Amino acid sequence: MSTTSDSKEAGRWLARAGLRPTRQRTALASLLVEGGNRHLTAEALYAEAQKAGADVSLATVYNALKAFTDAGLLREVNIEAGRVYYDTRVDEHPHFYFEDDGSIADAPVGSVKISELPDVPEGCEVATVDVVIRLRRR
Amino acid sequence: MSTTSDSKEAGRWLARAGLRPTRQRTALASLLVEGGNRHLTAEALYAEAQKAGADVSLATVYNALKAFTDAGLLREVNIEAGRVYYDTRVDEHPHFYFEDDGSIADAPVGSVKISELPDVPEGCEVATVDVVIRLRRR
DNA sequence: CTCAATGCAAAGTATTTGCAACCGA
DNA sequence: TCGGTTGCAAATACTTTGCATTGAG
Repeated sequence: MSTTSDSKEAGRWLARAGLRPTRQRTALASLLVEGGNRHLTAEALYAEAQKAGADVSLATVYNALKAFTDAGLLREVNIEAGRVYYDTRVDEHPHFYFEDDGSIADAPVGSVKISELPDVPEGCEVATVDVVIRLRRR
Repeated sequence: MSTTSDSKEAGRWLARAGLRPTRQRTALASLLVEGGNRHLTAEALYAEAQKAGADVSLATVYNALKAFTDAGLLREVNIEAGRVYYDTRVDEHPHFYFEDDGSIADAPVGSVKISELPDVPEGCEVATVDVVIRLRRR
């Protein structure tokens, strides 16, 4: 359910990034900030919004997720072809990917230590280092 | 150019995986084994095949790449949403991803050392650990 | 008021699939 | 011959875009 405090928190979340708190964005932001760390697709968030009674179009979900990401509120996770996950955690951290059902989870922070980074090509700098631990059922 | 030795090598490459060496597969395999380590998309391989005069349909390129991957001759690399790269190197190694042009390169082997792997969830085992170093122009 | 944000539908991109024709063993 | 492969086109899945309308500041 969407409580007043959720809306307020969502409002702050949007304000922090200088995004205009429209009704749709606030509704989506509420869904994202409640429920802790999440990894969801545009389709999944759209479905949640519908279930929550928010009147938001799929295109707006895509647009909003992109705006949130550009503003640094979310992080894109590219693991599977043809499906973008958005992570409510924006710090650099490894992910588990379950090959069986295609779901994603955070791996424990600091559980992967990268001890040596390679020399990067001339004129480049490291933006991020993405680590995906692909798991299969034993 | 496609030489006789390329075709022979391609034939062995296919035979190693028990794949029937059809004209199309041999042509594609030749393009893949010559030229060393490569990272290409289905579209890119299709374009190369056309340029080389091989009569192969796009669907067949997709089918062949999938068959090669299932047979362990190639490795899928998922970095960008909506675009699958196939790597002719099948061992586990990190990749550079150039955000500017969307291209991929191998990072030096052993350049990334993972010193601690997290405890994986109950009943699961690690299939692979994918490391992508995203680079941007400085 | 004004311009950013939205909704809808249409377009775009990447990939898969159904099925008849084909060809390698 | 026989069943795995192929080609084509249509289908699918996901995401983006164009444009008129709406609404937040």
